[in-house]
Amino acid sequence: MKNSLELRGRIPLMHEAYDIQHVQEKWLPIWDQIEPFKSGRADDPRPKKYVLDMFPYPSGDLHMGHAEAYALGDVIARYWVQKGFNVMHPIGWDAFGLPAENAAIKRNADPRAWTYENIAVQKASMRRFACSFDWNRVLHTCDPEYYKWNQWLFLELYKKGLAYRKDSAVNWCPDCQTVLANEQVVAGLCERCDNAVTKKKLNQWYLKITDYADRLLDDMSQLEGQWPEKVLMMQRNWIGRSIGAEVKFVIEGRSNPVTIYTTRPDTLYGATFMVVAADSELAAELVAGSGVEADFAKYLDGVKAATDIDRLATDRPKTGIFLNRYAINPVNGEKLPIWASDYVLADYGTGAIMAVPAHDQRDLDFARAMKLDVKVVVDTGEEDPNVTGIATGGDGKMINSGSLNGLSKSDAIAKIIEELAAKDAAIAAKNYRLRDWLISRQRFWGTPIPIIHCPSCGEVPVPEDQLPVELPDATGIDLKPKGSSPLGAIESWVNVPCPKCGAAAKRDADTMDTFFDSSWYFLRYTSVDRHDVAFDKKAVETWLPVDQYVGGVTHAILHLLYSRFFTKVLHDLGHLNFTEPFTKLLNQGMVLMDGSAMSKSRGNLVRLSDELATHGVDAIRLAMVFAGPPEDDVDWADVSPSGSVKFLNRAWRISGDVTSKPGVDFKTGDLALRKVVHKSLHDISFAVESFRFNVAIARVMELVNATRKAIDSGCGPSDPAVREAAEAIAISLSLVAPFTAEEMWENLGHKPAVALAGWPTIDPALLEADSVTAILQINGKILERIEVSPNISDSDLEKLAFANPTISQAVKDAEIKKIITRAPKLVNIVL
RNA sequence: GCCCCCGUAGUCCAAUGGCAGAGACAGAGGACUUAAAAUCCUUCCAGUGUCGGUUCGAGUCCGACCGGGGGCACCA
Repeated sequence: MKNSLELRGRIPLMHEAYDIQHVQEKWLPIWDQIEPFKSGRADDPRPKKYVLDMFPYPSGDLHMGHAEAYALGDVIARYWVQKGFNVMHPIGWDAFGLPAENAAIKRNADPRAWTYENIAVQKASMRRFACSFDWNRVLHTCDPEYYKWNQWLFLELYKKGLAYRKDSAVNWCPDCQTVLANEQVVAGLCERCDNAVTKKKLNQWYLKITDYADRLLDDMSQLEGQWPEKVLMMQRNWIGRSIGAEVKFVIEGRSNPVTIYTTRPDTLYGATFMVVAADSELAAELVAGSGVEADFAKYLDGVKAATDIDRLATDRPKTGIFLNRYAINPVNGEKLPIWASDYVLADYGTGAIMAVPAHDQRDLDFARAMKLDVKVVVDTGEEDPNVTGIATGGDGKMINSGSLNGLSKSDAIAKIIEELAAKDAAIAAKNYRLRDWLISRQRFWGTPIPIIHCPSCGEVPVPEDQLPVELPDATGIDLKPKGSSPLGAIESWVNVPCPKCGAAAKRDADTMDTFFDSSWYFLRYTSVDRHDVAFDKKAVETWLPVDQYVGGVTHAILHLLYSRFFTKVLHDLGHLNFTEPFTKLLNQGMVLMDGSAMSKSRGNLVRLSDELATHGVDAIRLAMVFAGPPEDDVDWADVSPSGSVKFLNRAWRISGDVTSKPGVDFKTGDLALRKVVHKSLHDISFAVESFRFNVAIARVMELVNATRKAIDSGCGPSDPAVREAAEAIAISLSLVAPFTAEEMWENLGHKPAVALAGWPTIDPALLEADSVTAILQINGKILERIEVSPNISDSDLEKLAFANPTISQAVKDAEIKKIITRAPKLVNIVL
């Protein structure tokens, strides 16, 4: 045979594979010249797509997690480029933060050097990793050029009353020697260093994210189906809206009533005592003159000494102290003893509750510990909580509740609020678990807060024309954490005249939480060349919202919630014409080794640079993307990079086998192979667009297998369909294995870049199968399979079924109850 | 304690309610080779965690349970 003779001549009997390292070195400079991923040319007629990867923190070189994240983001960005979109796919660095500062302390140097060195290392690695970033849109949050706009934004928030200072017991990490936002405390531990977080009373800056709680919740309807359900759930839980009522209780011997918050006003008749948070101002006020001040002070000391870890213990016994005061239940005038306890939180609701032990487990635990009354007011059909010690929290019929008797929970809630509202004793109310965002940090390496404290004028914003307030050089300055910002010790920096009155004043020495930086960086990419504005309104309106955001689920409630908040604020300030920043979100999983997160101390660290040196960039990218669904964790122990190398070589060899010339008319090619090509392209598109990249690659593998077969034992290497297949393989592979794809593209006689080749047009006529297998069932059991036309009608298929000997034999004279026909797939005859 | 997600070959994973297997890893065998590697071909392996329900038909939908993972956690 001519084909096999040709083959023997062409393929050396020895192993044939391309030199991975050589190919990588070969194409990088060529791509640098072509810049296939430069976006936003003014004359670009293509429709836009904004594909965004979460920007990295520059701590050392890229690791396996980066490799996965950027491989996935790249598939999406490169796909849309192939589909003819003007894709913006930028990258930058989230460059402020503690690791740089800690490294600087260790080296007794300025954090800048360490930061920019690492950025350079990562940038070089990203280039070698063939990330399709637009290198003309880079930003670093630690550049004064960037953080100037943090300060501008802060002042915008300040002007709107959305940035404010208050005294509060804040989360304090004794190890990092700085305060933490609520979101940065994970199970009572600091998210950075895993040390137990304590409380400290400080005056700090907050952003009023709670003003946006309802919109942050309600606008999630726009994200439904576009964001992972898991992230939406986490944000919902985090915001934690609850609906209930505020009820006023008159206090004996106090002129003003105390307001409590409850979600169960229906159980008001069951209230048997009141509890106030031991660490609240209300408790301190109520205890004054009660005669139990000393006991209370002792109890409070114990409460303050407890860490969050102690508080989190689930089996912690209830403690508290009777304040020797009484409240009057507004529904029946009963006298309720007032207790102070640490099971009531000072900063949720009003810091005071009515206790209904029969229907709330915590209240019941407390009542049993303190021998207080338990009064059942809802008949749920369950056993008496007095006996069981289990509170009955469910719905039922109201009893012992005056005018509410016989009502259901929801009816009783509505009725009692109405009754009490008429007496000005209650009002429907909402509460949130979400707290305002504490942004002050007592550290050096961050954005200085642009406020000057003047002894006579108070807080004075730094005038806009004096922005940025730049960080001084840290060389020779003690950056060691000591509970107050190192900036405060730099006399030449901190002492300034008041912008208002000119008197001696001091700069605010704290810096901003670095999450401030990342809450709007996606806007800045559109305008990195603009020095007069944070972002160009028109450019932002062109590119935003981000069409596709890719990043780790670790940011589900921190970065993603803050970014949504900033977007809404900027919208309200008239800077944006949209309210949600990220239309679609993909959360990739983590890269594990032997079932657990990689770490040096655990001894299971896989170094990305080693893997790249052994298997090459393409194989690692392919292995990451093929390992499974992107949102699942990848266990590197289950992954076979050498299998990827094998496949890429197999694909690459096909490009060398093709003997037809570029531009040959595919229509004259082998029909069977052409159908496989078009079906594959169609399936690959569909899989990529639905984030099933592993499936997309499986389809490419099938196409490679089919083409191999066609070359070796089918239509042969000169058939135009083989070229069509090889080109489809190269273009498909360009999403995940750019070096191999470019090499194939060149082998096929084309000029670079394959990234810009364009997704082949799919011929719908070629998507139709010649025949499909229909299954013939009796009572749901498969008896026969027949080949039929894909366009067969239900009735024709039924006729064929009854004509089938096996079926007619099975049916015989039996009574047919039902025939279910789904042409062209099956006929099911129910006897 | 409350909420959410997931259980398919030895492994990683596919399968608009319609033939459980697309793809791969590992294993076995064969061709080629003096041999090995590489390459090519062939092949073994589960009835979908358990029990029940809905349906002509369930891996897929519903309920309970078991197992694994995650989120929140004294939020009134």
